Amino acid sequence: MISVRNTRSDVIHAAGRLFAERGYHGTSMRDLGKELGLLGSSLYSHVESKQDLLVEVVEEGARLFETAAEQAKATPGTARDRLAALVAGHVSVVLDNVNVARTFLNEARMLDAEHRERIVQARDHYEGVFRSVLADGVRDGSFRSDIDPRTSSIYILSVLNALERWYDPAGPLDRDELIADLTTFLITGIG
Amino acid sequence: MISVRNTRSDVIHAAGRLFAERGYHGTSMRDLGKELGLLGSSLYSHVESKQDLLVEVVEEGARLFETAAEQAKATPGTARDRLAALVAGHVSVVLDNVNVARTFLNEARMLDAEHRERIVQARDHYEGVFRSVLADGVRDGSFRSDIDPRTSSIYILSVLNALERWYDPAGPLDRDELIADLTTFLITGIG
DNA sequence: TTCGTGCAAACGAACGTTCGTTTGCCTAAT
DNA sequence: ATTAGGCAAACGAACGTTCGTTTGCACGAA
Repeated sequence: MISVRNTRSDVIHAAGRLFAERGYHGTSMRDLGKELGLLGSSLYSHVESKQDLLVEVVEEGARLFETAAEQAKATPGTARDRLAALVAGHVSVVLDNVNVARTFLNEARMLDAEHRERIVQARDHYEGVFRSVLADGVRDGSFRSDIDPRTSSIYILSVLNALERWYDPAGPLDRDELIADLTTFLITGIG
Repeated sequence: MISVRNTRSDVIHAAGRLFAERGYHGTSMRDLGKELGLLGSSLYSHVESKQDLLVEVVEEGARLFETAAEQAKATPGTARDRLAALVAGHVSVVLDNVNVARTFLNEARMLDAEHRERIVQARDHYEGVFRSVLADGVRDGSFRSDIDPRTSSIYILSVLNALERWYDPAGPLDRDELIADLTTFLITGIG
């Protein structure tokens, strides 16, 4: 028998869903209450404020990406293998946590200054992992020697971060095909 | 002699700026008034509603991208040349109209159902131009024969649409370098 | 076994504020 | 003389949040 009462975690996950769909400012506490079969006011038994909810969701996103990066970084083999692991990890984080990822990517700028700063740093660090793998790959011959790890990492993350906007898990492209297709595109381009 | 009074166009452009910075729901009519040195209520001399402003900005974005696509499509040469023109056109639209482009890309989903539908169609049509150029390029040997124009066009647009999030016109990378770098990446990848 | 205490979850009403919008008047430029 | 742009004041609705209270369950003492 499952409890009919809601937990703090339920509230946070529902918030992630609504923030992802309607945006932070497009979601009211009463909307969120309705989503859980509660009054808006009842949410304050679980969280301190609306901002608190955004912080919780966005920081979970940061944690997920950070963890995935750490694991990929430890992958044995060439830099090309590690890049493939980074891509696969990123895809998995996004597909397994669409709402958290969406909120992390699109709503983090609605955070107040201090929390936003922490997230910007986390994002920079994550991008740094990509950059250093690309630099390794230039050294070990995995990648062309004339690429700039700085801009290339941005391009790669652009493609990965856009997944949330178009990928349909019910569509014809399954996860493994997506990862393979992405990796090929990023390494080989279209030419 | 410049007019001290504000025109409808001033209001729309200021709205684009604020919608781009804070999002549609994060911008109030009073915020927008302050931006123009007016009261929020005074905006209703120029515009019917807040939604009206969003419609105006987003549709301008759609028009800009559509025009750029038409011009690129008419570029003589190979499909590769036409793709290069599409990339250059997209970059120019984004860099010359950051606020409009940002609002178009991030806030269009806040439109009411009918207007959103029109925008979705415009977006599909724009992507269709990329897709058909890619298909041409597979036929004329510009691109690899095993690429899928459907997913490749999405990847390319992912990179282009993300420009707004990171490109700094005051940074070390000027527009022409950016276009060249982008084109190389998209066609050649990093390998 | 019953009772009493404690607590987490939720309610319903209300707080002060902000929202988008409307109205009526004033004024400067046409 | 007309009119478009702007102001001041106000509207009802919705906002995030607080408050006092109620509910249902857990658990140790009697």
